[in-house]
Amino acid sequence: MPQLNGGDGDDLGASDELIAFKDEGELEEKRNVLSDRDLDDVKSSLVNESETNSSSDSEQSDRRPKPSQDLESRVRQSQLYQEALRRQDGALFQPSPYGYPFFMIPDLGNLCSPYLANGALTPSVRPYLPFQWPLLDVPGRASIRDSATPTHLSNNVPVVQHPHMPHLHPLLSYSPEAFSPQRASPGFSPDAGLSRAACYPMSPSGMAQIPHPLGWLPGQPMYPLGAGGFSPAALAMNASMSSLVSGNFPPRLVPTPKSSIPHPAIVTTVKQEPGVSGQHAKPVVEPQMQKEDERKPHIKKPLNAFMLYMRDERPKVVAQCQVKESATINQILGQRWHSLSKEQQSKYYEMARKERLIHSKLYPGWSARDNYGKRKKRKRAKSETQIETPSSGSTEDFSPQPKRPCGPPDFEENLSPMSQPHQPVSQGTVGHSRTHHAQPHSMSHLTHTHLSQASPASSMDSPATPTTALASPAAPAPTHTEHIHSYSGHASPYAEQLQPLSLTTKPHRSHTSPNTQGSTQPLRTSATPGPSTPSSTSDTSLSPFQPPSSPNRATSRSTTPTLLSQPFLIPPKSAILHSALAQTQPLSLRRTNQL
DNA sequence: CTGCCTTTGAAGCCT
DNA sequence: AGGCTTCAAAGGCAG
Repeated sequence: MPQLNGGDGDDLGASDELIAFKDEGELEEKRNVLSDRDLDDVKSSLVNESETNSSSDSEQSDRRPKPSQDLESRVRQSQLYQEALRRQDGALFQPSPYGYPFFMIPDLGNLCSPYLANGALTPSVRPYLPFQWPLLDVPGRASIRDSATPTHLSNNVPVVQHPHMPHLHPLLSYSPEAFSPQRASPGFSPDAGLSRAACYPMSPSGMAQIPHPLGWLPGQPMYPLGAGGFSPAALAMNASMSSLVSGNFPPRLVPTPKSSIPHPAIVTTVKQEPGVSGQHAKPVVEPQMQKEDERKPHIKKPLNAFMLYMRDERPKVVAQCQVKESATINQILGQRWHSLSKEQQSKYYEMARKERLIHSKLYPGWSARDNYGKRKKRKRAKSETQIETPSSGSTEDFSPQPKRPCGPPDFEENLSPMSQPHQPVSQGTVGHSRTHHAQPHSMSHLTHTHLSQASPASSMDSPATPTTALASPAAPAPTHTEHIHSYSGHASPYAEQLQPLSLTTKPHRSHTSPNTQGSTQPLRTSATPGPSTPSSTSDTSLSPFQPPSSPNRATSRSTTPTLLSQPFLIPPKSAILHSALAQTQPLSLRRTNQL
C-alpha cells in the first residue's frame, strides 16, 4: 500500500500515482506552468463554492442536461417531502426505507460540484441527494439486516448502497478514515490540489465531536476543522443548510449524520456460505476471523478511468440505444472509450488518478488485496478456454498494430486537459472528478471547434453512420465530436437516425461452452481502433480483428479463442453489429439475429 | 437468489 | 519482471 508522503500536502506524485500515471509526469509540468491559475481558481473556488452556492445554483441549473427529468424529480421529491412531513410532522429527520434516515436539504449538487449534480447520477438517481455523511460508526450486520432495502448483496458481499444512489460519487462519499483510527491523513487538504476533496466528509473523529446532529445547523460549523484545518464539506453542508432554512431550494433527501451512512465504497463484509441464506450462514472462516471480517468494512476499489467514463456515459448510452443490458452497454462504452480522443480520455485518467489518490488518503491502509476473494471467484472459463484454444497466441496474429498500451494516453501529444481553457477542471469546480459533467458545455465548445476542422466527409453519413456514432462516436475525429455533440443534451444531427441499437453482443449466453464463449468477439475488435487516436478510429471498420486493447486482456481476458481459431464460422460481433445496424433492426430481434 | 455477461484499468498474486 | 487474476459498475438474464 502506498503510503503518504509525509503529509506535505501535495503528494499528487505519490509513488503509486507516479507509477500509475507516470506518463503524466511531463503533463504535470505543463500543467503547472499552463494552468497554475486554473488550479488556483479551482482551489479558491473550492473554498468559496459553498458560500456562493446560491448564485451557482442558477448557473448550474441550466447545466443540467435533462430538465424534464428534473421536473419529474422535483415532483417526486415534492411528494416524498410531503409524505415525510406527514410522517415526521415536519421534523427534519426522516426515516427512510433505506436503513438510515434522510435529511431534507437542498440540492447539494449545486453546492458540492457539478460533478455531484450531474452525470454521475443517472436521472433516476438524481432525485436523491447523493451526499453521504461521514461514518460515525461501522454499521454492523444487524443494521444491514434490519434495513429494509439498503443492502444489495453482491456476490455475497453486502453492499450498503442506497438503491437510488448506486454510486454516488466516490469522491463525494468515500467515508473517511472511518475504520482506521490511526490514520490521520495529515497532509490531506484540499490545498493539496485535491479540489474534489471538498466533497468528502470529514473524518469521523471530527464528527464524533459533534454533540448533536443538528449541531451543524446554520451558524455553526458542521464539523470541527480537521487536521487540514479545512472542511469544505462542512462549508458545503453549512451553506446547504442555510439554503434550506432560507427556503431557497427544494429539499432533497439526505441521510442524517446521526446514522451510519456507509459510503458506496464501504461495505460491511458479511461472509456467507454461497447459497446459504443470511441468518443461517455458516462461517467460512474461523469464527474469530469471521468476526473481524464482519467488522471490517468493505472498501471498494476506486474507480478507474474507464469506470468513471462508464458511469457517466452509461445513462446516455442507455437513453440513446434504449438498451439496458449492461453487457451490451459496456461494449458500446468500450468502443466509445477507444474512440475518445486522448484529451477526453486523459480527463478520465486524471480523474481516476485523483480518485485513487483520494482513496488512498481516505484509506491509507487499504489495499486492493483487501477485496481479494471477497467476491465470488469467477469461473476461469476464459483463461481455461484460452488454454484449450489451439492457438492462444493467435491473438497476436490478428494484431496488425501494436496494442495500445494500457493506461493514460500519451500526454506529450496532448494539451493537458487542465491546460485547456474551457476544460471544466479549470472552471473552479469543486468536485473535479465530476468536472466532466460540465461537459455538455465544454463539449459543445469542442464540438464546434472540432467540427470546424472536421473532414466534411464524415462516415456519419454512411448507412452505418449511426452505428459508428453510437458505438464509436469518436471514430473518425469528427465523429468524436459529433458523439460529444449528441451528448450535449441536444438532439444530435444523427440522433434521429438512430434506431434502437441492435447490438448483438453475445451469442447468447449459450451455456458457455468454451467454444461458444469464445465466439464472443469483443465488439471493439472490429470497430475499435488500436491506438485510440481519433484518426486511427477512421479505419475501424477496415480491420475486423484487432488486438485486445490491453495487455491484460491480451492474455487472460481474451474472449476470442474460438473466433480466432474459426474466424469465419462465427462472424465478429462487429459484423453482426454493423449488419444489424445497417438494417436498423429493433432491439427485440437482437438475439434472434445471432441464432 | 445468485452469478454471468461485458468493458477497461489498477493492482495483487504467482511463477 | 512479466503474466495472470481479481475487482471495480451495472442491469438484464439464465439457471
